[in-house]
Amino acid sequence: MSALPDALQARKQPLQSRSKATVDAIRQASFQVLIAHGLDGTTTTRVAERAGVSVGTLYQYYRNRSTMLAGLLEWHLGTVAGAVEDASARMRGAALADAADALVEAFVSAKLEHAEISLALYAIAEMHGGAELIAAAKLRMETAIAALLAATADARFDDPQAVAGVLLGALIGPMCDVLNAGAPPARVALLRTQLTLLARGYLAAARVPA
Amino acid sequence: MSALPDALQARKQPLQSRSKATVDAIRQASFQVLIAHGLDGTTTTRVAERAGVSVGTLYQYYRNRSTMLAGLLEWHLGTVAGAVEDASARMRGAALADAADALVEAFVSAKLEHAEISLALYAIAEMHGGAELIAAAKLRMETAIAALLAATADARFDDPQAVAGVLLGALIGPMCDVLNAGAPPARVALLRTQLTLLARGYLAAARVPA
Amino acid sequence: MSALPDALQARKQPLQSRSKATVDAIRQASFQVLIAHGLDGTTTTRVAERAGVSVGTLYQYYRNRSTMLAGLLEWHLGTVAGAVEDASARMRGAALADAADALVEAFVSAKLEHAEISLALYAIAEMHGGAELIAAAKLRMETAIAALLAATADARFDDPQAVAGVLLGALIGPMCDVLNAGAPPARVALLRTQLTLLARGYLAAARVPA
Amino acid sequence: MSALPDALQARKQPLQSRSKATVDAIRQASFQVLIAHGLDGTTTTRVAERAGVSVGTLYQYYRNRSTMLAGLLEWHLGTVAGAVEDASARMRGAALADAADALVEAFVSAKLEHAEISLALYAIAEMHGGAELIAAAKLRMETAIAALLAATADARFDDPQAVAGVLLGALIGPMCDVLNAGAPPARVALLRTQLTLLARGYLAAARVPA
DNA sequence: AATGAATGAGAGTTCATTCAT
DNA sequence: GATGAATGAACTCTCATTCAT
Repeated sequence: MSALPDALQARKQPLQSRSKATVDAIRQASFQVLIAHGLDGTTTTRVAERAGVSVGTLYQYYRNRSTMLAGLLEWHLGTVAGAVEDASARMRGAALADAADALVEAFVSAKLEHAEISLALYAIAEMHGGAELIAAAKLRMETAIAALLAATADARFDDPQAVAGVLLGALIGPMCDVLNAGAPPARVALLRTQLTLLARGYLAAARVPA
Repeated sequence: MSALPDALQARKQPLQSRSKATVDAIRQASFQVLIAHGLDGTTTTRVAERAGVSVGTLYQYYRNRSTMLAGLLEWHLGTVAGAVEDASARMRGAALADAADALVEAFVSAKLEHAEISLALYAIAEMHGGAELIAAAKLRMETAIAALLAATADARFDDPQAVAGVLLGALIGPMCDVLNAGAPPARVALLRTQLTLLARGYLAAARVPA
Repeated sequence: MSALPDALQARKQPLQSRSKATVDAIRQASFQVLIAHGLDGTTTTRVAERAGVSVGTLYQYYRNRSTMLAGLLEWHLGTVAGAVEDASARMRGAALADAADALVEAFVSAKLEHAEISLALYAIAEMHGGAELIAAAKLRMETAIAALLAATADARFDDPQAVAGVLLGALIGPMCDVLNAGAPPARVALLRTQLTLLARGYLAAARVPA
Repeated sequence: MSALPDALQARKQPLQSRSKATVDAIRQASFQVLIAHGLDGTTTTRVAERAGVSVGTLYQYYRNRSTMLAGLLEWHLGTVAGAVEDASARMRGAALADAADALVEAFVSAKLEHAEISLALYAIAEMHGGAELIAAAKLRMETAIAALLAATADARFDDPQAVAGVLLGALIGPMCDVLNAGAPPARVALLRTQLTLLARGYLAAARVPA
């Protein structure tokens, strides 16, 4: 029921447009089923049924159930990591406080955009192999943030990578809490302001004194 | 395979000494199996076997598999929450920075003491009912921290509970990363210093300006 | 779960008064549990608990679960058979129609007196060995009725035993239907009159023409 | 071990010829196992094994064990009820005595045709839901017989439905006894003549006097 | 390529029965 | 004699995966 696959690669590349459509349908179905029935309720038959294909077809595109689930996690992580990378690139050279604000905004928005999925995916993350996927995505974000910190207009850091890692982790924790609570608007607003304070405060404390 | 139990209560209280020993053996075995085989590998048979008892005996003390797993999570959360509450009580009236340091120290130490278990338990957290258990533990800690913030010698907060919640979440995130990485001493040391900076920085930024 | 026992004999005779009390308690408990939880819900533990003794004690009086259940069936069948035998003895020498009326009355009353139990016991009857118990009870009643038919004042029968058997069976069928329906008073009244007609009609048709 | 199913519906209709064969094999196997091992011995594994399919396949056609067993009962009841309905329709307008004879003949023959199965099925009848199935079948027969009584050439009844119900019950009782005894030819012959006398005698006694 | 019936290992759970205390 | 914790075989049911059509 858990354990991500030997090979996380899908079985065949969806080059043809029909294949592409099938794969997309399966992904969509997976998300819906995952959200509605939880990880253990996400059976291959149920996903196939929801996607309007047969189980056999599903297995034509994914080596096994784990591969399929891993695909979901990867897709989501890519989205969030991309958002953070974009923000980091955009703010290169800006003032520290502005960079912090932009990072928080980018991260929170990306997560909220796929709130339900994001929540459901935590279960997949616990599967064997999920940690690696997450670590990889975190590394992408960490590196982007570290570069931003190194290129900031008004501050210097001894170990930008470490600071970036801690900052990222610190944003994720409270974010999860809010998602778990169902992301009510009031809490989301509070989260944005507090995470901004957190990011600014931490970075100010961690920077090399001028 | 997931879903925490109808009744989280154990089936019978281990009053006799033999029973006590049996229950302890089962708990120990659960932890070992959980660490070694993951959540889905933590089958009732495997746990019973490891504990040196029969499945039937296991079911004499736990209504079902979920109850057993929930017991583990509860036990661990209780430990950590207790440590945070103790630290909060101890630092009441101290200066903000000192309080921050003590909190970080208490939290990190409590987690590290059961690093392996802590890591394995995240999977249980995804089970139906796990979130509630975690939310309850977090509330305990949040409340303790909020009380500490409200009673600090040199600072005031508009919404201590909210700040406490965010702070707690912000500590948990990076902590998990380090546990996931296997908690190598070097990263642990780095974590302590960075989390201290984080706590101090965030609290300084979130307090009502003097 | 089914199969009546190797030896239908209870393990020890309840000679002492304490033993007698225990056995009675167990019997009572069995009936209550059987009525409330059905045959498969009549577990030894449940019965013992209800009787206020331990499982071990239960096994001191009954070789096994089947023996215990068989005891219930035997007890009930004895009651009904006794009632039929009494009526048969009492009506010896009476007119055929009067004998028929008395038989119906005795049988219906005996069954209704333990309606709930009677119903619950049908399940036990299906167990291996139950058929024998029932056959034996039926033989007792059949023999009593046959004797009555042979000694009737105004009629003669070629094969009293066969007629007695069919008559008895014919009474049981509709009786069961009414018990299954919950024995509402209206249906019971209807049953009495119809069974009387049935018994009179059948016996009149089966007798050797004068 | 008992309790008939939530949904008595089979899981999928056997449309394809292979499926059809599988379902038939399962039904046959169920009957054989039920006869040979009794109700509690009729385990899903045993039936599957006997049918030459895997347990999984069995569960593809039946929601659960109860559904499967209920299917057997339903099938048998349908057969017998059909026979009685046919006879009733055929004898509409006949003389009372002839109608009685035909009913007895139809009922006895239908039961004897599946004597072994019939006997084994009584155990299923005790399961939760079994009573309903039987009640429904009885109602079908009762209604058919009542219609016959109402349309008889030479007799009238105050409450044909009630009389039909009692008559039916009265036929079932002795029939069961004979089946239980293994249906030896001599007893079967005796049964036919006696049940004929019974039906004629009862109906004659129950009719409105001319 | 697509289908979906068939597979079967293996999971959770129950409960009659025993026996050391 | 009484207890009740321990036993473990056996049961029902699921679901990832395959392969003949």
